[in-house]
Amino acid sequence: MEEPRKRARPGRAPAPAGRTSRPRQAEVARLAGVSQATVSLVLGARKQGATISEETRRKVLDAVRALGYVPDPAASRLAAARNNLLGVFSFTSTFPTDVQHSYYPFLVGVEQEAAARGYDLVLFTGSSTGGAGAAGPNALARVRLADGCLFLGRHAPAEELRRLVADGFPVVHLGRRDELEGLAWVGADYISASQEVVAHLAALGHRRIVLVREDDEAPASTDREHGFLKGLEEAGLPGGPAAVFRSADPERQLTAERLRGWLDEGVTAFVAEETDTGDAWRALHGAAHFVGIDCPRDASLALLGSPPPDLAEEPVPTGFDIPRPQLGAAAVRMLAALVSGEEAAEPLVACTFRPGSTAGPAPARY
Amino acid sequence: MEEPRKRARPGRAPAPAGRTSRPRQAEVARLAGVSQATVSLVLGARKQGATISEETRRKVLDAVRALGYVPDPAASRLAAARNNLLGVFSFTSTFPTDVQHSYYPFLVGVEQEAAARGYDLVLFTGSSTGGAGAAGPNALARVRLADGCLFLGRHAPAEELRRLVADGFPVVHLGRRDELEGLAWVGADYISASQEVVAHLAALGHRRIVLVREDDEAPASTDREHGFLKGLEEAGLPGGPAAVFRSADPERQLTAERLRGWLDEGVTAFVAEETDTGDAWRALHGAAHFVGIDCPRDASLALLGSPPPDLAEEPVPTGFDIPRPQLGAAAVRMLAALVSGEEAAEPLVACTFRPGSTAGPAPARY
DNA sequence: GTGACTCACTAATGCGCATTAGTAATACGC
DNA sequence: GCGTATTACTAATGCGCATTAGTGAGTCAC
Repeated sequence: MEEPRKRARPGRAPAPAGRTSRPRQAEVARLAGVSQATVSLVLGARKQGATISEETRRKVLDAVRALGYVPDPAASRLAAARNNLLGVFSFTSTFPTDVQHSYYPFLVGVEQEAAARGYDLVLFTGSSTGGAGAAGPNALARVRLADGCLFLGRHAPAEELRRLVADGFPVVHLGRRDELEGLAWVGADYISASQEVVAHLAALGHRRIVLVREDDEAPASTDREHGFLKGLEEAGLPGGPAAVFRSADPERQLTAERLRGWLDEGVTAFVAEETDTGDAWRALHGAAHFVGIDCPRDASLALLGSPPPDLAEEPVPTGFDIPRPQLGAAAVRMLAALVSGEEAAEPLVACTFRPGSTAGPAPARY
Repeated sequence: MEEPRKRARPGRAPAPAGRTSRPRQAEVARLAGVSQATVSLVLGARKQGATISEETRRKVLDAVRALGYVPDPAASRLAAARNNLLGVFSFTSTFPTDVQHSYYPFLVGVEQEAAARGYDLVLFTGSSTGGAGAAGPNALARVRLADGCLFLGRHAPAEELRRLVADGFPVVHLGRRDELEGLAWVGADYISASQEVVAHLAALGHRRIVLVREDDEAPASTDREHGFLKGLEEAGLPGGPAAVFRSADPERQLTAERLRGWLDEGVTAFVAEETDTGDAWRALHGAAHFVGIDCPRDASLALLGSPPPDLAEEPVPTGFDIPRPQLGAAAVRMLAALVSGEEAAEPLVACTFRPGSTAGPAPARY
């Protein structure tokens, strides 16, 4: 009969010498004369479960102080099956050289809210730079290392996102994204905000209002139009296709003649949507200036969003501001809710009305 | 004889139902028809040790892709390996509302370099916001989750940093920090840059140059003075205490009279250090303007750094720029070196000379 | 005084991974 | 044909902590 060979102990190599290892819970336990589990219980401070006598607690805490014990976060997280990490993934560099186009305003809110909830953030880099985790079909695989992940920008590939969602991985998209079944998102409430701007104009006596928008189908655009029309309807003003102008290259441009035509037809207020480029507002603003309109005496202008940086110095446009930090915070709240399995939070964030100085009472009818 | 009671299995509760947990190496192994150890070996890609057949490797990698496996950073870290995560810790909010004071320019470089090297970044939040990882004596414990950590800002508490360093945890401080034995740091080479500015002025024929600085002992200040004096010496110009003016509230201010006095003594060029507030440059600039100096005809000015934002529109000051993104990148390089145990990288980053328009040939002697 | 209960604590276990001794299978040398 | 390498893998182990079933001592009720 063969005797089983004695096996040596495989596994960990001894800790590299020279490196002072920090004290473990076991050492604390030894010094305090209790078990490691007791140390964990004392430090964990769980609301329910085992009770610890005051004396034992003090002995343990004394030992902790005496040894300068610091918990190993890797071990805690491994044992607790969470790591308190929220991912942030963007397909352009998170910190672009051109600050103008960055996600900075969002990140302000993301950081604050994450901190308030005790999460740290993992920034997944190399999405654009071709670094380690460059493109490839599994570019998004890495995000699973966090408890959940926030996606910035509209370029997140649907297929991969769907995959994450299907696996039950908590994902939140910053910006509305309806086409992807089950994808959580947070976005600004453009509908209500646009409606409010129209209501403001209506209250100032304007009876004919035109929306100038670009010719795309982004949710951000259609929402604004939706809210605009809703605002007209609620004020009892004429809506319909005539109230909306979709500029399209090159035939349908917002020219000075067109603007004059509207004025002749009795239009007294114009609303432009905000776009990446700010072109709608720029065109409207430019045409009004060209025609010689004294704004807001002759006619009122409003902008559904913020002006492009180069027009920021002009008189502040009446309209609304997109609360980007709050959006970031709301995204984190939703993600945190998903991670902890709570009910999903509110996806819509209200925009704040900006009085501005480009809207005034409607000119007297003659 | 008492039979030992059969113990139930304590330990982990079963994973919460409903939520599909991420795949583990064990699942990958099952799908690939190999052992968990083999999966680890394939993924670990350690240079030495076991060899893996090409076929097995492919099977494993296929399974990894199929399941979307991603290693758990806490587990890798606990098992004494790396997790490809670099920490970034700042004691003020990383994304402050006031963009002016942010670390943004550094982060640009940090992100790029980290991406290029295949690291993701963990932003440790809550240092200022009083969130989960708020102050307390162990605010820094969390950073141990990452392979190493970058510290921004001068407020990192020495005691805790010392502790991390003593434990052999890779730490890099952005900004010179000599007082802490063994702390790695990267910083701008103010000495060489300041010296270069003086050399430039000397080459323009200036023979008497005065440095205006504030009265503190920050390394950034003393380095500039050091470089300034070195530059004078190298050009064979008079140095000594007379060449340096330390403004101090409220007695010693840079007044117009004082400036006139220097001019009368034959000083033709003035150099200010950059400070947080930009006060040195503002005072120098203001006094020169008040006295009616036509710069650079009557006298030359130079700034050891960048002007404060409110003076950015003025004629560009001759001086140097602090390459913040490069500093961030250098910090990451150093941290990566520490993490992988390589030789430490270069701690000093060169500043770039900025010709500007406030320095010209010395006025003719009369 | 015996069961039921509470209290305070400990033993045992596993989280997911990296590591290494061991092993089976095949190739090689002479 | 038998020892020795080499190759390709697996079993076993532990990292430091959180968790929970279990244990023993004490308290209480009837």
